[in-house]
Amino acid sequence: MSVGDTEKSTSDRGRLDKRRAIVEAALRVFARVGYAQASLDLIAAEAGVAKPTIYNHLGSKENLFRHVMTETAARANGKTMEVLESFPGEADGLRPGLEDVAGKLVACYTDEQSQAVRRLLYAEAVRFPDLFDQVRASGPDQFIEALAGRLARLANAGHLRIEDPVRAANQFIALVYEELPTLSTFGSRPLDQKDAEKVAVAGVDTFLRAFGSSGGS
Amino acid sequence: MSVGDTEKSTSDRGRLDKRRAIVEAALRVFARVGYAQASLDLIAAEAGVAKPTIYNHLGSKENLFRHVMTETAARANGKTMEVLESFPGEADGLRPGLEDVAGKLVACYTDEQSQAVRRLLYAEAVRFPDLFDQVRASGPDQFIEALAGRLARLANAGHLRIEDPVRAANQFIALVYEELPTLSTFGSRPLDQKDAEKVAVAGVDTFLRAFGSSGGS
DNA sequence: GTGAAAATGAACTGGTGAGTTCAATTACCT
DNA sequence: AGGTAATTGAACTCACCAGTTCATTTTCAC
Repeated sequence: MSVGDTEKSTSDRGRLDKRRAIVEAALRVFARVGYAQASLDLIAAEAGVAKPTIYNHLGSKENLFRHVMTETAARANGKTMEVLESFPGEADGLRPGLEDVAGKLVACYTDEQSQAVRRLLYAEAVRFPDLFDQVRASGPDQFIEALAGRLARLANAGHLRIEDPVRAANQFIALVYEELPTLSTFGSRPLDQKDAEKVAVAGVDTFLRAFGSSGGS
Repeated sequence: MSVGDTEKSTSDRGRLDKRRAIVEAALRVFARVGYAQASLDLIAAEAGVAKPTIYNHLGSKENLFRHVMTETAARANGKTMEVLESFPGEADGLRPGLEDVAGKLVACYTDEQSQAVRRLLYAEAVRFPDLFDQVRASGPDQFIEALAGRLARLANAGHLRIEDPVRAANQFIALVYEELPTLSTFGSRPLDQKDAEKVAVAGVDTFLRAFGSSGGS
């Protein structure tokens, strides 16, 4: 867990950005073959680096995996949170605003790295339960809270009829993501963006049928 | 259950339903430690069986895994399909009828073996993509079709307003399952049945707000 | 340049696990 | 009782891989 030891104090000497190359290659290899099947020799080769260098930088396979997961998840979560900045604040085009947000969320969800992290976390939830909790707490949990806040504001202004904003937020993403995991075989397969868009729009439609205050469009 | 009495003594040697004991033990071990970490020695010990016996019956670790997955999934899928037999046919208590179905579906979904299979399929989707497809085609895909048929009948009788029954079926289960995977950490953690019930009822409520033709209740 | 930290590659250790072999044992059938 | 097939335990082969060691080379700071 000695995470802070990779600062500019010492590791900026010698060859640079080896560390980044290692982490990026590790994500690719882990995503491709899974944790158990990913040998450090393979990761080293893919990163263009010698095996001992990996240990110099990251100590062990487990530590490498933890770093790869947390760093990639943090990046993906950041992008997802950014989507909320374009969330419709007033009733000015509520439906197109929600469709826009839904489309962007689908794009984040189906991002290659995002799917890889999700699949790996799921796959290794038994071996790294703490990692699972950590990533979820810093990602989805916070996102749902933020989305619930936005929905509550709209409801308060009379643009939506919502009693439980957190539940509504969960149902919103449930409707928008709907069968995404199924369509993409849980991320192990490319996904047709057209299909994903349709699912998102249909999800927004159903959401507004249930929670919209006026005619909708 | 039937495996707890298999001691290592010389009592129950010879030909019994070793095969069943092996498959059951293998499911438990796979679910507990994952595919890669499950050694055949461990499975043999847990099944109260010698290692060569496993090879006599099932040939290889991969083949054993495939059998365990398909057989367990078939059983779980069967139970899920049975739920549809109690699907409300007329408008007689549409809401309580749907809530009843939703509750039963949640029970199937959160069944221990069902979750174990789902988690393992997800975890090993990269290594066994064909297995993933096979199980999904014989399970969820058929179920969605059947559910869509029931919904279409209700819509045809004027009890629901549904344009796309398959989409409505997908959204129904999306709403009903909602955050089940999150709540149970994708099945690697026990789940409070009370919470699951609430989610299911809320899902039905939202579904009827969106698709109900009359006041609802 | 020079020197020290970092990187390299190649060989090595230790452990684990899949799959096999085989002689001895056990259960079931007639 | 006798024969046959399944079962058993134990030892074995073979391969893979995490992690280490070390002598050598590269990179960069000064």
